Amino acid sequence: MSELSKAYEPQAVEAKWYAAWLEGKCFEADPASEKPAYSIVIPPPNVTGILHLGHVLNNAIQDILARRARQTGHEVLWLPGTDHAGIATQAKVERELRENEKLTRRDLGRDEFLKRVWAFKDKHGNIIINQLKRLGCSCDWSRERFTMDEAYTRWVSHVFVELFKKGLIYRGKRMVNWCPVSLTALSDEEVIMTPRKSKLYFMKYELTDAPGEFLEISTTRPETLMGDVAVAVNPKDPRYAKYVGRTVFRPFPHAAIPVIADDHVDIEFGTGALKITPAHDKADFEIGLKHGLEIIDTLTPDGHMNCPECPDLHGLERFVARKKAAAKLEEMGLLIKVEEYDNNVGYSERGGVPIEPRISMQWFLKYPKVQEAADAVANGDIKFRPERWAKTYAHWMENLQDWCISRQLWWGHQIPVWYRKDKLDALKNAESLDMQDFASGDIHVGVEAPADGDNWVRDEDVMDTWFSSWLWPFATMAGVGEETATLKKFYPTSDLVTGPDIIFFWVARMIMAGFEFKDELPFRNVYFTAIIRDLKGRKMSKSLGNSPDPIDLMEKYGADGLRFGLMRIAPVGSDVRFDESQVEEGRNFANKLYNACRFRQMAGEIEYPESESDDDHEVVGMANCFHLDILAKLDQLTVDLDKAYGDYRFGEIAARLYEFLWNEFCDKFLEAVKGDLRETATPEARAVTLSVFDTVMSRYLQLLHPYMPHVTEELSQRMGFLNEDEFLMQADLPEEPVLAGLLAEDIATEQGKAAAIYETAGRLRNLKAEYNVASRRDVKFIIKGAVDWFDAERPILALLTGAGEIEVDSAYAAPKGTPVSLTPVGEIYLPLEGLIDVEAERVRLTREIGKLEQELARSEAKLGNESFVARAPAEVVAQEKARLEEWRGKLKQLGEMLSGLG
RNA sequence: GCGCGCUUAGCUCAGUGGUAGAGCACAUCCUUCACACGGAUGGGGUCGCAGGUUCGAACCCUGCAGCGCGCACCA
Repeated sequence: MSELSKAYEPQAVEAKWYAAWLEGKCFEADPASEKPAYSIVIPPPNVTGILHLGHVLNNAIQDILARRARQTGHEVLWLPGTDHAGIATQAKVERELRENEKLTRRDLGRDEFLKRVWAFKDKHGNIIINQLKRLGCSCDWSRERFTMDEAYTRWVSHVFVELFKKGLIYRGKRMVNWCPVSLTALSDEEVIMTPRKSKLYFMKYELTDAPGEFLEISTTRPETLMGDVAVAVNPKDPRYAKYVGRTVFRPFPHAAIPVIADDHVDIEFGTGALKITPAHDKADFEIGLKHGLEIIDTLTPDGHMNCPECPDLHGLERFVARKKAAAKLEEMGLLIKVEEYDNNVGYSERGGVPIEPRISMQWFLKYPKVQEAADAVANGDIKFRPERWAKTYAHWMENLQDWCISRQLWWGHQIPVWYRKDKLDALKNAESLDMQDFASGDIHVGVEAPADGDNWVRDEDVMDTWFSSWLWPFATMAGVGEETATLKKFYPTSDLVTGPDIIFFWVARMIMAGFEFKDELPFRNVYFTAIIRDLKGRKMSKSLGNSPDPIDLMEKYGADGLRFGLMRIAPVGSDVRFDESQVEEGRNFANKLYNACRFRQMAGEIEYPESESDDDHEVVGMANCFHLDILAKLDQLTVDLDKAYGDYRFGEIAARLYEFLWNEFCDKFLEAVKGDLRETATPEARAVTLSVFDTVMSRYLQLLHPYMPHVTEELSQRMGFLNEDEFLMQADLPEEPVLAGLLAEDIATEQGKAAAIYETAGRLRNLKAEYNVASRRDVKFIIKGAVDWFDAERPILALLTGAGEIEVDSAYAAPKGTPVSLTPVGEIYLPLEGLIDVEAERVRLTREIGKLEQELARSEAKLGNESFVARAPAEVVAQEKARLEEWRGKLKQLGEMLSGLG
């Protein structure tokens, strides 16, 4: 054992042990193991992403689960990896290209561009992985996966082909969410509804058959006016019944368009007349279909006006065009008014701009195994924690729309569909393609390219990133059609830990994929983490600058400190507000632990007076009430943690670990037994105390290890708690309670004594503080009417209270005004020349009596209530009675003391 | 609009029927030989509001308010 510095310095220690664990292959899962399996697959972070606090919380929880599972005798696989994150990654590379070389991806061409993305991935791809390592994550890095690995890509293609063969995947021209920045379609889940202050424009269209008569219409999007093909009113609306079937003039380009009736129109909203633009609104599109209306697309993919008939608007950006269109209406005298209006606008999750409903050719998936997936959660085969998310899940599962899986990107898994070159134009422009088209031999759908490749052109689109992520739990363990030992042993996985924000994106889809492709649920428990917000309750984001860099926090407080601090405040249910002071607490806690061990180390080796044995039970035979108390509390902690882990109550576990070490072990136990380590103590006392310390600490370090892996490993090693070449992280938790051989009754008696002494110490310190002698160590207390076992504990009580001596004197006649306290072990006086102050003591006693009387009155009232006595459980009544008696006795004593003052 | 959640000490949060809790912050004292990233003591809350159930409610029920989050085609 080497010298320990005064304060714990985590940085070097953490790096050292992480390297040692890797070296020792501690994280590698052995499929051949006899042990029961425990597995988690990591929610793969974006390959080029960087760690944020959400990742820290999420991965700390997974690491805790993994480490705990190892300790409880499981063979653990925590499978790590990264996600190619199509849009996000491609956008980063495109931005770099634009800024550095003033080039677009089209300037480079697909192959060259993809080379760049791979290069970018190679350069940045390890950042987040290294950050996870810094955090202490015990992932099996030998099994690290990437969603665009060759084998994984094969899975994605295979799944596409299979679903296609089942008729679940189809291609068609549909209204989709279009991102004008990323220039791709998006799924409904990638659209974020955001409240916006916008304007509602009221305008009027002239009736073609009645010049001078107008139909008033309201819209938020006057720039789409050129795409209008009708005006709709509600058939039940009496105001407009006379217009239905007639035509009005669309102002520009000037044309007559019909007035139609449709239930969809809300009579109450605006003027109650709705302009119909099938090309640029989902609802209008539906109405257009119903009424057989023309579709006029007036926008380019990147959100500019495409309407050569209106040269003054043509080519304008859509929001510029909106103002221009409104101005134009005003010029024409057709704009009635503009109102401020709050509405929700769909934003592109990645592009950050309003999405554009757009008709385009896309691939869609009808979700498979919906019923099985919904049932699995409803019937508890898959358990959500907190449970309420199951409802959100169920609701989504009931309202599934087909999933738009194609993306007009280059970075991703390309759709495994080829078209015959000579038929390409016809196939590409078809409104939709049905099975007949595919049966024609002009189209090839397969994992492999057609043999005569030169005659074919592959579909240019790639798949939604989530179309690869949903295969993650099994595609990471085995290739297509492969039965690896890993898959056999570790699939289905045990727990999934993720944020509730991706319950639809990922969790729900994985469940469906699990049933579809493996005939089994992919995991048994899903733990939804809290979302970390700043102190003002805002979401952490780069643009707000309110997101602390976890690496900085780890530099400052250590990975263990960060983990512990975060876990302590991470509630089960809702969001968590991040406060750096919590992390500071985590560091302080590590330091406290470290110093407790330092204290032990300074005491040196145990020299057993009689035998060489260091058997726990032999030691227990010599133990006093403080030893037994802490050992019993350790056993209790062990039991409590077991239960809390079963309920995934991570915050409670952290709180219990904290409280045990700080309050029970350091503040009480260590202070009580300090005397045993002094020169004056007997060798027996010293041996038993050191032995109990070691027993408790070695076990405690193990219990704490999942939360603070580095410092616990360090201390266990340094303190010599482990055998040679053994790691704490690999040691099984002992199954036997420390006090297994003792009677519960005896333990309770001893614990009662310890509790009485601790409480007494508190009262005496209080007394000292009240009389401003808190720091004096030479004061003498005199105890009167001590309980029979008290004498043996005298020196310890003196130690705990910082008193010179505690004298037992049953005949003590206190001078008037001597400060006194009623304690569980007797009446204790603090006689000190300057302190004897009758008035002060009268005030103090009166105050105490006042408090007591209040309690007493409440208790008497309660027991005086017949209904309470008759209906409350017997033990509650008995408890209340006991309390009443105790207070009465005390009150009487205090009363006597007060009257004794004269 | 529908659904879900939250509201407890200045702050962050525990607390699912029996005398309101922790950590931080605050005040006073202590650099005493594990730790000032520390020790001791103390002040501070009619548990969002209003009803109801109960012998008894922070906790169960109803309504209301405020905040947050989902879902939804109100242009």
